[in-house]
Amino acid sequence: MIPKVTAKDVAKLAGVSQSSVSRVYFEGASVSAKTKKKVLEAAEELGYRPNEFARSLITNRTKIIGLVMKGVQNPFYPQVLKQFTSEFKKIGYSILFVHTNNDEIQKDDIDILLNYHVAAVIITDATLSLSAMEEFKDNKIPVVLFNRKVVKSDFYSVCCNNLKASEAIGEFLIAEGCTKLAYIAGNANTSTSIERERGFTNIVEKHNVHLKKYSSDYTYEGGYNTAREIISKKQLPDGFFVANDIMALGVLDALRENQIAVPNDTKVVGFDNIEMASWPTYNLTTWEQPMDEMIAETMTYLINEIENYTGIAKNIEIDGKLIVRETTKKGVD
Amino acid sequence: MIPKVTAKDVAKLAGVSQSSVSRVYFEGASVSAKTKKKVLEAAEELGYRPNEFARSLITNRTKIIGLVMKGVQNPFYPQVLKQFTSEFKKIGYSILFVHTNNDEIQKDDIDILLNYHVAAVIITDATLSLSAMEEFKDNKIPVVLFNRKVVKSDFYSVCCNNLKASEAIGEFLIAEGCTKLAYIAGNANTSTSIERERGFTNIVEKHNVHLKKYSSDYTYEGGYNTAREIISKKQLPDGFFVANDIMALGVLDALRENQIAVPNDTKVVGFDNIEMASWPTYNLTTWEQPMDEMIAETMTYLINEIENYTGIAKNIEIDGKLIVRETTKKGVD
DNA sequence: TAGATTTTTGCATACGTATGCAATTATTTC
DNA sequence: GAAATAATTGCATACGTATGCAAAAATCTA
Repeated sequence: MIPKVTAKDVAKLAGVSQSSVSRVYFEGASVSAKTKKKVLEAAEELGYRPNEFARSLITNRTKIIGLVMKGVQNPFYPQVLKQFTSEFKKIGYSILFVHTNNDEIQKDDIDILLNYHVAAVIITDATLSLSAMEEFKDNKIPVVLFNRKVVKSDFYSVCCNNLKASEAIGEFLIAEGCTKLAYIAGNANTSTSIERERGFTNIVEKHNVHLKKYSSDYTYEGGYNTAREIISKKQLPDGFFVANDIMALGVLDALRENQIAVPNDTKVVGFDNIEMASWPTYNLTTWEQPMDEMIAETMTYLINEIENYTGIAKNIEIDGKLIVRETTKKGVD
Repeated sequence: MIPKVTAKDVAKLAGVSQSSVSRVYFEGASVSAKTKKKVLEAAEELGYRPNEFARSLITNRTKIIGLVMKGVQNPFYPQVLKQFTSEFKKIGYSILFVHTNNDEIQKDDIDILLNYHVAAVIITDATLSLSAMEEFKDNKIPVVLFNRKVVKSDFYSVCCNNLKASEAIGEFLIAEGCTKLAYIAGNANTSTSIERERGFTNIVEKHNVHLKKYSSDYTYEGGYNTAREIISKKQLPDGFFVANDIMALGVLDALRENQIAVPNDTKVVGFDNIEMASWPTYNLTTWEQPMDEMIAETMTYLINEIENYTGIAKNIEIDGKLIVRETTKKGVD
């Protein structure tokens, strides 16, 4: 039974006061090199480590970031999780992982985040009710919607510029010679799907190109089934824009199953540039989300807000770029 | 500026003592129905929520589980993360997510877990030095290695029975008529790869079937490149056992690229039964890890240890089952 | 109904740290 | 080297909760 070692114990051994011990571990406090050395030696000997809870209790701050995620099946998001975790670790923050099943994050999850007084919240793949947002505001906890945005102007969001991106994709497919296009949507109520649809539609209509839209759900099965349905109804277009990569892979598999050659018979463009998009079997043309910038932008905002809460709301949109692969090569019969 | 509301405030409004408020929120404490009602109403009105930090400080317990993960690229692990998060949420625990880059979890990550006094630790795809394990023991923090095990008998681990599984896979491939087999290993120092290799080798040698082993690294690229190398060296076997699914997908893609027909020219068996294994493009025969049981086993152990620490060490191994798909159908030329 | 017993309550204190303030020590200035 | 200034230290207290103990209230017993 190891007795728990506190700052007081260290202080006694080092022959200083508990305050001095505290100051050694508190960034920016003033301690002489001499005491610091004594304290660190004593701490080492006793195996002392500051108690985060006592710390948070008194500073009323934590070094915990709440990260809310829904779709761990879509490889894009584990990647986001990993990067945030690594980046925040560098500046001493840890990640409280919250998994939600709903598009809109629910009360029980919000309670967790509030009970732990997280320093900030990142919501990657879901949204938030206005009243929930108020709760965070009341507690001066900054929140970022990552890869989602909300029409209400009370939220800070960081996205790829979905509108511009999907317009570019539209231009690209038309330039490639497509004359009959299809858009396969993600979950209907997500900002990403809505904006990708809008941008794409804008351009396609501008060029008077035929477009048919299909609803789906951002999953592999969704893409696969939608494509099968399109094929069985003999509505095959000569170009697909699929709202995310994982669905696009499903589409490609359905096409392959039906001996429909890509890119010759039809072309496919996805969105996200997940790792699998570059696998030789798929070689999917897609839009690369500027993940690093998006993460950097999110962190900059959050760190500032943690230091100095303003509650400012804004939609940040960062351009990505088209990654052209084999699913859209110029068609030669 | 919303003033922070504490148990004292609630007490005043409800006309009771702070102790009574505390008792309302503390499971198993004795409070009359009357006071409970008064307190809950007052709390509702003020928007009170207990401060987890003050709580942990005094109880010296937390409701936080540390979950350490390395390979978020392998879809098996996000699934694990999701399930643990959901299950633990049901019993009031939250997940502190720790990402490690090393096979062996490093000091800085251990510090995080210890500083937060996590109630328990789950390490999913890495291991731990003996001295690090001692630290957790000293602090009476139970640790489970999930899907990894260690020869030293100081660790509690929960795995699928890799030995039995890989023996069964060996028997299966031989029964399918394979006479020249290949094993593609995962990271060399992982228990999973070692045991899968051993079990498979045991059976193959018993049947005097030819076997060649290749080293790789549990990634898609690893599987892909290894298979390409095998092909270019003209060492193509008539059956592969690949140590995990994500590598097996790489193998399948390399085979397809070289117009090698599966299962006719060669067969492929993976391990994990990740979602993608069932995708029509791959249709991979694989071993299903009994994830639900593994998670249940882990949780039962941890909850008991949290209640009543023993530090008992044991290797739990649970059988899975072979999922036969198209990559191993009986060969007919 | 009075006494015995159980349940509920409030008081006071403890958990381990950070921090304002005053006292002490070290450093600078002339 | 003395005075002025700056840096460091210790003291005491506060953070918001849980809990042992004793007092009070409620319930039971006969």
